[in-house]
Amino acid sequence: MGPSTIVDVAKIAGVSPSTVSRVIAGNPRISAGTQERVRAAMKDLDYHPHAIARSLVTRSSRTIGLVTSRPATQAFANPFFPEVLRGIGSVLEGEGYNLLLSASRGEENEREACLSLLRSRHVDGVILTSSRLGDKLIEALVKDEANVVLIGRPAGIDGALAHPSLHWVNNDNVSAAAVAMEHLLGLGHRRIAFINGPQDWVFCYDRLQGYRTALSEAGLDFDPQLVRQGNITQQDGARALEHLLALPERPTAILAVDDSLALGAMEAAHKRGLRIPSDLAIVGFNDDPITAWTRPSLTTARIPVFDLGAMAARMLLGRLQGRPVRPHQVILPSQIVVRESTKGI
Amino acid sequence: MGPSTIVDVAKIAGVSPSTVSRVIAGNPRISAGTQERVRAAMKDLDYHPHAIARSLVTRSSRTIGLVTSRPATQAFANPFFPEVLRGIGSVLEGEGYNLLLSASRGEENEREACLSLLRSRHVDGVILTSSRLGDKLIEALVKDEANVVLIGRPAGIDGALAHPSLHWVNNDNVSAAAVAMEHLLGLGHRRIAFINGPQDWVFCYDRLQGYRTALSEAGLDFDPQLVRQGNITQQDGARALEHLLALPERPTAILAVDDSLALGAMEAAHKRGLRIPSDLAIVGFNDDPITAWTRPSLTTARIPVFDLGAMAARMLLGRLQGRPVRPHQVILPSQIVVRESTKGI
DNA sequence: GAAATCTGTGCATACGTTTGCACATGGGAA
DNA sequence: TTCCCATGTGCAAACGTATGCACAGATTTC
Repeated sequence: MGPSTIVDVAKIAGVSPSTVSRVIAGNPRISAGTQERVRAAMKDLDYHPHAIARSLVTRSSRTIGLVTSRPATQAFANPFFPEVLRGIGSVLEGEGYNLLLSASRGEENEREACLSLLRSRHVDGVILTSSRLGDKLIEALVKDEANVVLIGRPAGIDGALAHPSLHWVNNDNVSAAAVAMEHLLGLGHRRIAFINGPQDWVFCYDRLQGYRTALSEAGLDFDPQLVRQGNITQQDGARALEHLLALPERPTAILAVDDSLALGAMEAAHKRGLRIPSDLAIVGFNDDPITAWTRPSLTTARIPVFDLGAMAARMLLGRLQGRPVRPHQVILPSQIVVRESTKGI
Repeated sequence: MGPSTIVDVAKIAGVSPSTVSRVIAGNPRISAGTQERVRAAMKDLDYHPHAIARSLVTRSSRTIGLVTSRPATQAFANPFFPEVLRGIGSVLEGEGYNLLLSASRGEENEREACLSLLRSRHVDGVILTSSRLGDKLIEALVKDEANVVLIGRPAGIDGALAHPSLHWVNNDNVSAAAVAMEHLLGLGHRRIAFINGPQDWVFCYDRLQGYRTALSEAGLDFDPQLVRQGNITQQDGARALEHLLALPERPTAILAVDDSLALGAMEAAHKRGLRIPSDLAIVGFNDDPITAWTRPSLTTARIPVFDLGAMAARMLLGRLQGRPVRPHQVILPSQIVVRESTKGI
């Protein structure tokens, strides 16, 4: 006959269901004696409140969703996502909120899944990780006035900052890339290639901007041949490097938009017999734990991934609990970590 | 006035709520004309079924929980958990199930959170990652006849296999450790140390058994001095190595229960000026992506982590959907990956 | 031509809570 | 005494959906 309900408890304790509910809620108007009897009955029956039923009436599931840009199966192969998840978790602990991962495949599905998660009231709010230029999903979310915090920033199809009402937390991608470039320029490099991810990812777009900014500030021309693009995998990093080495005028340094691209490039360079950093300097992005262990170790822009997650969670929770969230747009600073792949041993 | 409900749709379409419900469910008894009108009304109102309300009556949330042994904030620092999550996700995609991560802190809380997740009917079932000797949580779950699949195996306080009714999927820890030992023994090592994790983790217990088995089969004595124990962190791996090097008779090889311990040990050995593998051979466990990148690269026992997750998810889903799950206890094989930390370059 | 079956829909009820309102009791102030 | 307020509890109505049962009309079966 299934688990016991609040009615069963009420019967045993000789009170009404409402009273039991109030005991659970800690309502101070319940007398000490009644409280005791109710608690005893709950223990007797091994009663546990039915979260779903409760959600139905309170209109809150105390659950937030995490939506990854790529299907979770792919996403979690990159250490970025576990790390952002850790950040979120650190805030959710103790707040009594749980985290829901929507499992769906394909890009379009992912979009649909996110909206459905919200509209079906399965979750109270959503943390979105990264976005595309002119992202339709974000447009829909803003229109719905959904409880969303974006990790990244919303951008129009032209790259311009968009949707001023949206809550988001980002790192300083443009200047991080510029700082990485200044590091390479300071080492005397003049021919620096850029290995990019999918061009419509906003963070890729921004890092490319930083690359170009630094070039022009150094009085160097932008050479489209020096920019290669692929998916964010080691394979594509290696592939990009092959192309770059085939150029009549080889680059002497590489800035990659993600560590996995940089690692792939580094391995390919090794295979070609190039010495790093003397023949080729390499810089990555994200400070993947691997980068500290490679030989040579990899110089990389350290993004505060954990903090991005934590901040996003704090902002979302604040919003859900009706607290004013100010500012509702935050930029966290990155920091370049110089290692052997640019400065030698 | 909030989002629209099934009643609103019914009104617009000129039918009863039940009919709308049946259209959504794809009930074949609804005439084509009615279906069309209902669908139009749903589109008009931008109607989305309320998942919570639905769950209340169907008694299923179509959500499964993932419970990590340590608080998620810690757990996800080890690549094992993202990988098991990927495996789970790969099965859940397309099945329409979502994954809930309970965020709670502390060990005792974790236990409570898991039970509460199930008893509050927040989730339909749970995947549990790793267990302890004589685990109380597992005892409680078995007693509740909860829908649970354990990644690992249930063990009594004495290490014996327990709870024959429990569903679980494990890898062959004992023999994996034995194989790793045979590899080292085959290379001529006779004094082999074992860096262990917390002794009451079942997988640590099992790997230690494999170590001892291999020793005795090789006719070697077990020397308790050669076994060090700590938490599963690089720090504790380094610490363990320091102790081992301080022994009057140093080990010539190390088997560590997890790659992070092995990495810590390797780094500490480097600092001491030891050459690997000539002065000291090292073997780890799990095939963490880092291990392929270190210099020297790390020999390690590759556990099919992704498959463990996928299999656990398949078993749990099968059980939830009333399909017979046979066998309900599975062991997946590991495989040693030989790299430079044992065989040189 | 009557009976049986099929097709399409509505009525009620149930799922397990929370919560606004009402009400009974008791004590203190006027 | 009368009125008012504080205290403690119950009633009943939501929350939004699914589904067994009933039933009307159309179609088939013998």
